[in-house]
Amino acid sequence: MTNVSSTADDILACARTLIIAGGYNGFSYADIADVVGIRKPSIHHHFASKVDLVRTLVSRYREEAAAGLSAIERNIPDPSGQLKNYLAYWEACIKDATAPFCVCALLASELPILPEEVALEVRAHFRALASWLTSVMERGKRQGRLQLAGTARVEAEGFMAAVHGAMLSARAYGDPKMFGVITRPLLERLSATR
Amino acid sequence: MTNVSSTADDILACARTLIIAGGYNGFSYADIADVVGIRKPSIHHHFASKVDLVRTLVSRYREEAAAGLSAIERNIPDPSGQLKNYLAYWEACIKDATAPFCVCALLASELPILPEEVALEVRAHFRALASWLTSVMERGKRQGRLQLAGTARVEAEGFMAAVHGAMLSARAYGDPKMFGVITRPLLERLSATR
DNA sequence: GACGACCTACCAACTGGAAGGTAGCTAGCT
DNA sequence: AGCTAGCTACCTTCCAGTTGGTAGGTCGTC
Repeated sequence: MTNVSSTADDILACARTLIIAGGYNGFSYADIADVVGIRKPSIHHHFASKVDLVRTLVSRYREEAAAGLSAIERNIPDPSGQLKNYLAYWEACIKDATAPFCVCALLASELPILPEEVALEVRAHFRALASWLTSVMERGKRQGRLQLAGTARVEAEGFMAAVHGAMLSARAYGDPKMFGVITRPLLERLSATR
Repeated sequence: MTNVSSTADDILACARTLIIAGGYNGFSYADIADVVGIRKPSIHHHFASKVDLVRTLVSRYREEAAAGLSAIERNIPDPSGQLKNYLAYWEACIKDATAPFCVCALLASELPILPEEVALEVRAHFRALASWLTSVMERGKRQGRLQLAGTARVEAEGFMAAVHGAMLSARAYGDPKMFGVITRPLLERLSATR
């Protein structure tokens, strides 16, 4: 499988980094062109419009996320361990600063001004992530390995919100450790053996 | 106390609404001019630059927040009630859609591309809010009216992150109720009488 | 007559994007 | 083997509209 055209991927990767830094309006074609080493209008050869670029970017991000979650699902049997692994993934991302924020979380914050096509993808990510977390919570409850205070759904939404908030705080404080400080208690509470 | 010049305030209020919708790069002078009913360059009469406008906007927002928190401090003795009131405030804001997001939370998400002067104000807000929440947690613990799992500081940071995440989820789902769904369990856990 | 509040008329730089051209590769036909 | 057609990947040139911002003028009020 030879990587025939890496340019389109380069553009997507670059755009992702820029979006993570400043959202949809935080970057321009010129920014991408500079980094990728291509002329600005050439980007249109790979992506018809900015909306198109960001939509496929988010769509691909969602695919990767889904793949990551099913990898967790495959490799880790324990629901508590799955949550732990999910948090560890983000903790690593934030620590090495490669992608210190969830693309969809950032875009969600500016949802009101997002092109509808992009907004749809972003909302879909939230539903998918919450759905996976809910299933993990449910399984954990059934197996008696997770201690839920409320319903699996509410617990999952709370977990997701806390993770997003933790990303934000880590960024605001400029301190990657803050993510762990905030998220570790989540696990402790859920996997408490009483 | 006659409101001598309301235009500057109108500009600030309008800019605040626009920032809440889409962040620093989500609005332009033209947008403000349209809403306020003024010509675009006239904004410069009130605010030397966009950075200046947003900086004073955030600064004023922080003042209002501080005033709000000390009002809570004044009127509500119970730490648990104080947290409840804080959440109720945001729940109302999100429900009536006047200001369904914290200005500083939104700006924090795009911190890397924010002008330094604005970034400083945003970081200061996070420190101030976390500091207040920490003091509430501490008092609640001392009085035996709040049940903390960890230190007051960690509990406060977790609370703040959850609130920000809840705002994000409410926005992503397009469902104001989600804020309450996520934040109510926070209070229940903290004020549990065991 | 000074000043605040606002205006019109500009500006350079940048925005995403359209148009059309070119170099190189490949497939199919003769 | 040679020719042609069509493809991808990029280029240059150009565009209308928008960005934040400047310069200088007008008008009403104290």
